[in-house]
Amino acid sequence: MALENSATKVLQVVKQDILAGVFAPGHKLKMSALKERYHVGVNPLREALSQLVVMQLVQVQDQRGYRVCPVSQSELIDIYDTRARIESLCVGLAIERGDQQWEADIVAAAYRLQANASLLQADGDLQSWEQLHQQFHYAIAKGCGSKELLRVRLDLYEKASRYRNLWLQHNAGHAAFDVNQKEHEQLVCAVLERDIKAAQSLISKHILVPSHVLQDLL
Amino acid sequence: MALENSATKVLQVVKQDILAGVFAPGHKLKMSALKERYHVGVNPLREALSQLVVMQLVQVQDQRGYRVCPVSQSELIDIYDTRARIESLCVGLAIERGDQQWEADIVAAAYRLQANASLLQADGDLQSWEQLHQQFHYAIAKGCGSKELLRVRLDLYEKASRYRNLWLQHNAGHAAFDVNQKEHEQLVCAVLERDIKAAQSLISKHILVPSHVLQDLL
DNA sequence: TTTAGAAATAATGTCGATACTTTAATGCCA
DNA sequence: TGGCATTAAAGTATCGACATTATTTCTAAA
Repeated sequence: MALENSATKVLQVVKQDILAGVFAPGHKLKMSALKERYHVGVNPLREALSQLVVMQLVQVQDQRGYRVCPVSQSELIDIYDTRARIESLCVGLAIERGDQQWEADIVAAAYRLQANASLLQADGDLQSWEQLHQQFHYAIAKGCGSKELLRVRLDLYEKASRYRNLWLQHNAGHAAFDVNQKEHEQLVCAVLERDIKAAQSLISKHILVPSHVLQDLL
Repeated sequence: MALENSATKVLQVVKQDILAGVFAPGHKLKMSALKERYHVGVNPLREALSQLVVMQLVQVQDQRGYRVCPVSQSELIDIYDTRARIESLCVGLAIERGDQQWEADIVAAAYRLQANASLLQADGDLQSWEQLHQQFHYAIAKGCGSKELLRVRLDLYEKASRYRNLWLQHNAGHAAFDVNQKEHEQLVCAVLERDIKAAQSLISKHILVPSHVLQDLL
């Protein structure tokens, strides 16, 4: 069961490579090179790249192949701005609808994040920390109970990944992460107290921090 | 310039056929049948279907091909609910940010919609009316100025199409459309007066009307 | 430098080989 | 005979190889 076809497998790994910056923004994705790298034929590759086009991570020019979507400051701002609003929406609905299990999951995720703060040191595994970070925020958002909203949220999270990785690297072993941790504590408090306005304000600001930092960098 | 490849062309038409209900929800999409219908080979077809999977209009089961995504009452409710919230977000931002050109475009789109109300009669072209209807609401929403938010909005609009078509057919030549027209007038007033709360409340209710009607039908 | 033509490179689509799934048929046993 | 498992056959999906067509690069003359 669950035998994945080549296209499905290669989609995951190409996507990761693009999000991780293995292929730079604007980079031409030649079939011959991709065939070599992933050891698959052109057909599964074309299927995977077609899907990445829909996800807006890859551009296609007819008869001229595929290339990684470029990044830009205006897109950075737009994505983070939209994420802040969508996440606010999720948090607001989650506070209205969340049950005790939801609360417990948030506390558990917050604990795991806190307990692994050492990952943020200069030589730490930032990607592992980011995974815990994402799981923490997802624990809050999933209380909204809307599959569609959570899908939109995930799309935007992934689209932001290329920019977020720049921020993570820039902040490695930096004091900015201390502030980040404090924001999480405040957010958990506001959420558990069911203070919608406060929680929305906090999450919105929290999401926009990397955007502000990166705007100065780009 | 603009030479489209087969996959790009076939994507549009398969998508339309699914949204229009030519292929029923759950219908198995066999390669042999699709090859025949659209006169293309399996590879362009697989590329197009892969993209429809990302758009969540088609499901893929490994080694078992593709089928049209099923519909359900819970998905209907979720999509319309999320649309109402996203559209509220767009309208709120648009009222904050819209300029005079934006206002003029809204008035123009409203006029066109009003002037073609006859399309709503029992023997009218409902799809043409729906196009004007969509253009009217887009004229309002685009004032939000966020490409990402407008993309999310469009995704949800398209995902709702299969359900919306049921509603359109059900209401053909019906009095429900009169109410609909009134709602548009009220919305334009609220928007031009820059009354965010009122406009958001109106648009939210307006979007949810088909959802309520269809819930009784399904 | 510019430009026309030719060669090389690359993208696209068709076809056929292989592997998997589904259906039909057969045989087994109560 | 009826129910059920096993096996054979038909129908599909998937993928890689090759042929075709388009683009890009190179070359050489003006």
